[in-house]
Amino acid sequence: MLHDCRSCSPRNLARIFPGGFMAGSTIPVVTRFAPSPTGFLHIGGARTALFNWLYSRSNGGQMLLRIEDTDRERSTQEAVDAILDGLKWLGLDWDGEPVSQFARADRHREVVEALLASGNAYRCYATQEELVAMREKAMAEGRPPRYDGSWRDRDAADAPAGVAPAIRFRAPQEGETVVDDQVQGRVVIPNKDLDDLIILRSDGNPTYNLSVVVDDHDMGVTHIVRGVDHLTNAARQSQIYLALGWDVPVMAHIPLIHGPDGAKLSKRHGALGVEAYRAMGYLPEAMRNYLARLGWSHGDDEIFSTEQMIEWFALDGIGKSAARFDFAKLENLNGHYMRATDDDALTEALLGALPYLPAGPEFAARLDDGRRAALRQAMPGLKDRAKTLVELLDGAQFLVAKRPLSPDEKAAQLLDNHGLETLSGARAALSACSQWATEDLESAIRAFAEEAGLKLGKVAQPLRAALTGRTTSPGIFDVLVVLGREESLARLDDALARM
RNA sequence: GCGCCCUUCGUCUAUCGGUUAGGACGCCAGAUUUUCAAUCUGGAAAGACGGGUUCGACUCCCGUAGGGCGCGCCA
Repeated sequence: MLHDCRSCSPRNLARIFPGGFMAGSTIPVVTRFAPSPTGFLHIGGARTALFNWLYSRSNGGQMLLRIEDTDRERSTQEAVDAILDGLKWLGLDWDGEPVSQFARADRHREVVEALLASGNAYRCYATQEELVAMREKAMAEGRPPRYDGSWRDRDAADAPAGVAPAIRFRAPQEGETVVDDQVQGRVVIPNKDLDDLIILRSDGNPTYNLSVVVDDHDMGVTHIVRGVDHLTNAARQSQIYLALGWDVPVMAHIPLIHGPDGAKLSKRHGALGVEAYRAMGYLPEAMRNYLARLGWSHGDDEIFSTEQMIEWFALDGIGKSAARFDFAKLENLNGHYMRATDDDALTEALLGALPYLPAGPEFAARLDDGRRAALRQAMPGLKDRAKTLVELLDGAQFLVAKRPLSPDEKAAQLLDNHGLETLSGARAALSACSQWATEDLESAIRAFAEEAGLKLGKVAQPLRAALTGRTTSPGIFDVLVVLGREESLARLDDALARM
């Protein structure tokens, strides 16, 4: 099933089998991710990339990257950068250099010439107006809107002078085309519903369906994993492979991802670029886990490492129905990953994400070595209370707050006369502490509370309000320790000064 | 309109003819408690509908309904 030209260079073999050709290893798998650079890397594309990546990695193969930039009108360098950046953020690496499809146009034209020569393609002089009329007529007659084949067998002498023709593929009109899909199963499409598609535009530029076939073949792609929206293309491409005498790669058309409301993804809901997820404070490992679980399953497993993902991934674990994107579940997963990340690493992750988080740059501007250390020290108490890096950052705001703090509304309510009275006593108890350590502070406050006949919560809340300006925070003794004696007492004094 | 595909708790899913239909998120209740979380325990919650096939269907077949995708000189 492998074509001779793929993966056979010593370099490729070395890449696939770094340790030499292993006993028991079989087919060198080559997958590819082939986005068109007309926008950011959206969530569906990200999952397609993930599946391709997982499949290649789990089979000791490689994943290539091809930028389908043949639409010169809509392709942009910004989009290419955004896609590459998105993949890198997600931790999905590719083998070799990204291939520009447009750069291979000469090769595509060469194949078109061959198709022309073998009679598998022909010149079509139909005008835009005629094509529109054809579609409308077909629709009106209850037929699929397609090209009517009027130039299919027409004499070359009929060609209008001075008109550049488009080249069409001469598709079979009888019978049916079968796509033997790893996910969709055996899909049979009547050939009468597939028309003669244009493979070379009248301006001499190749079109998608032709380019894809040529590139996948030339690049030695063995497995094509992409969205089901390409299923009909798969049939057309199969016909081209056959006409060229090439082997058809294994195909797997994965279901689409829908928005939370079940509707198609649009800019309004869900169709965000992966950079938006980064800005929302999600961890790449959580994204990978969530995306993998969306449409693919391995029994009842929900949380698994990337290594496990690679080990377990298989095409037969992919379902056929579309899935809705569920932010609540993503958040939960992300929270799990944050809690599971050790404090040093999570601190680094937060620091590294600051440029992308909404309040990140201001926070970064207020950091110094001392506060960085405080952030790290507060991390255990912070991470249990956050599901995203955005929430983590929010929880850490008190560390860099400027004095005097401006408490939020609820915190201000805690600092009423009663609260301040309690605070005053607590301040005295704290300042009397010889050691500014958790145990000492806790026993001092507990003793004070008992003395004053108050429950601990009654003391902790005003303290929290004065110390953090919020009603929620990590454990109050941790807050005191992280802030330090001087800063803590100063913040308490700021609050008391308002009496 | 034509073609192809899909349909299990609200959501993501397990099941690959025989299960009290399982798990996860979310939700509800309880425990814990220094706020909020985290954590633990318990609970409610599903096979779209109608026909077949079979000793037996969520599982296989047909139909209906609903949904998705495709039908460009876009990719």
